[in-house]
Amino acid sequence: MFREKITIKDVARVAGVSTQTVSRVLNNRSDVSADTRTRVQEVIASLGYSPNVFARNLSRGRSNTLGVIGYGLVYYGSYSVLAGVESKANELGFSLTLSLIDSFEPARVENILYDLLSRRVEGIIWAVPADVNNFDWMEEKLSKIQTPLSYVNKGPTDSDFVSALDNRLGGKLATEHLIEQGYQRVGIITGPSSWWEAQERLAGWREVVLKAGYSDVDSLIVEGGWDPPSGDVGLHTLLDRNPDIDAIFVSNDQMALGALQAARRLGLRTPEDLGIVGFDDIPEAAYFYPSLSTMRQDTRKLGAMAVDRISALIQAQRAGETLEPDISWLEPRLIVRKSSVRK
Amino acid sequence: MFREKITIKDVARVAGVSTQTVSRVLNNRSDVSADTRTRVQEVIASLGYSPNVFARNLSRGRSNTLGVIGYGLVYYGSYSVLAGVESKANELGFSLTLSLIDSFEPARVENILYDLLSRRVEGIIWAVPADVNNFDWMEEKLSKIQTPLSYVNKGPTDSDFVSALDNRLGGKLATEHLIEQGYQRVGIITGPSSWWEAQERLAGWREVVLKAGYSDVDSLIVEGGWDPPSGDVGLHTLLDRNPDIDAIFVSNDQMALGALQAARRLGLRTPEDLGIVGFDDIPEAAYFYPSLSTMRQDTRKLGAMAVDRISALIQAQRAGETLEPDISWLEPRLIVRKSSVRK
DNA sequence: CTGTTAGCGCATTCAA
DNA sequence: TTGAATGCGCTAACAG
Repeated sequence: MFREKITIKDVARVAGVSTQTVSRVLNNRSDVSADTRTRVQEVIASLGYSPNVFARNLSRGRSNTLGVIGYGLVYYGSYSVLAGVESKANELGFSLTLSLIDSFEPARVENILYDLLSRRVEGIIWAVPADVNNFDWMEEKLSKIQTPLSYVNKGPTDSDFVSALDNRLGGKLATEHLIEQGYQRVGIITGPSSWWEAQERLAGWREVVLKAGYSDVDSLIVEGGWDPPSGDVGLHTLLDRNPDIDAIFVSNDQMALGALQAARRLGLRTPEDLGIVGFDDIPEAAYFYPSLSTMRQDTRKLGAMAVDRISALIQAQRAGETLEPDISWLEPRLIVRKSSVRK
Repeated sequence: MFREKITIKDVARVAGVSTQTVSRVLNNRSDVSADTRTRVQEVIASLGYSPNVFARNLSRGRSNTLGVIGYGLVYYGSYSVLAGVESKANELGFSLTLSLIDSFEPARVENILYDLLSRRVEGIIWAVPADVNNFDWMEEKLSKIQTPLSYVNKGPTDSDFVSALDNRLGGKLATEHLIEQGYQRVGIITGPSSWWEAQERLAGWREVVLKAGYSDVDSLIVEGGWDPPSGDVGLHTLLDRNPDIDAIFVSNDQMALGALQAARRLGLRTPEDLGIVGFDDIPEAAYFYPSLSTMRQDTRKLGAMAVDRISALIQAQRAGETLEPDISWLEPRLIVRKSSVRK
């Protein structure tokens, strides 16, 4: 089907035309007679010729490629964004170069950036969760890059292009829902405090419970590590400190799952004794026991937004224009299931 | 930090050497004096030069890139393999071009292949689950490609290079475990019958129950679609047909989760009335209620194996040698939790 | 140890 | 509508 080592010259020779004519056919340009076009296309097919992207990019000075830097494939929020990115990039005709980082190691990141720039990617999508621990370092490095950059899920600044879920709104909606259901004292198991997303969800919760007149709010907060065990431990800690807690907003579904188990072991019925709302709406959430109320985030759409953004940036750059930095928000949606609804 | 449009010529001019010398420094070749090397490196740093990969690849005739074709980011087995691929590729110095397919659409796949070949990837990792519905078509297309190809999770053939989990062994181990626990009649909720992995897990189960002397084995089989709802429905169907079933082997954890819920609703206690073993060991499995016994597959390792394989193939091809097609098996491991252990 | 020459495969001038 | 010349940025082969 496709052979290699066959170049535009071979096609030209066999078709009895010049290489430029073949090039024109390849690029669907109009100034070729229908006749010639057909003949060239036949030769291309029969020879199994496929154009060499390197030569083309070198000559054109463009790569038509996007670099994506993701955060492992462990967290639902992270990897499902990648699906959206891949799909949208494909739709817009961009190829993708994928790099994954597991921990935030400066040397590794620097290598990745170097590699991406060497590959002349036309844009970079930074889909690594914002973490204050690496924020400064990152800001500094990334700000020096000429290549358009599109961030996923970090806070707004006045110099960056960001697509983000409105995590604060999510925290608010989840907490409000619990309060509306009649729960009196709503605690929170938050994610690592250095994560922007965790901070925002926490801020949303805080806003609502303060408005509800809670006092001693800080004692209602426990920090987890996103995984089920930390949700388990988290609930224990929370109840030790505040036996009167009757509901919790948990910053992601995996921790909520751990909390669900902890509650069961403690003899607390969900939702009667303890209401729970998670965050993410992972595919399993509807089948937890009891089924988990949670904040759904359309991560695929978020990924698509980031690609749209970078695409616009690239267009602008090609046209010599400049775009105003800004942030596009995506709204999460409350999915009510059994874990938060008292009869 | 990194600027563009700066070429090897600029570096050469500023450093007062020829481009060739710069090239030597870039490629860490030994035949450069320490003095010159240092000077050139300094210039490179100060200019923020980064080599143009296209020019390099075009000149070298090599891309140092691997193409990976994955199957969406929905199934744990699929996407976690990608993590292993990424990590190992990085370790070996390969870049990655990622393509994801959601459904098996020939035109889409053909486009991807065309693109990968245009990018002159040196090897392709086919991490799409083998499905008899697309098998012939795929075989035909892929067999015509000159580029080395490494398959993940498909059956052995005498012409392909494959890395696969021993799914049949997994089915056997899971089923044997249930029988050892004293369950008398072990049914199965299998994955879509067109999937190789589902077939193999089923075959492992079948082997064991036949050996155990079961009759009317086919009535103990129900087919699901990998997702929780189908596990739910599956258990109902199974019990309708065979009220005496007291255990099930479920072909993945998500369906097992659905079955767990169905059992609960039917008033069946797990593990007392119904033993359950899943497959995959997704991160949530230990926190299901009850915690789920399952077959753990080291998907990261599987991905790494595929990269090692393709790397070997590429080396061989460069050296003009030929490798014998074969299959590397990875063994799954039984993780015993509560869902399958009667007191 | 270093420089010169040539060419990788294609697209972009410009002519015809 | 087509073709000839030129260069993209780099490295391989050869000199020196």
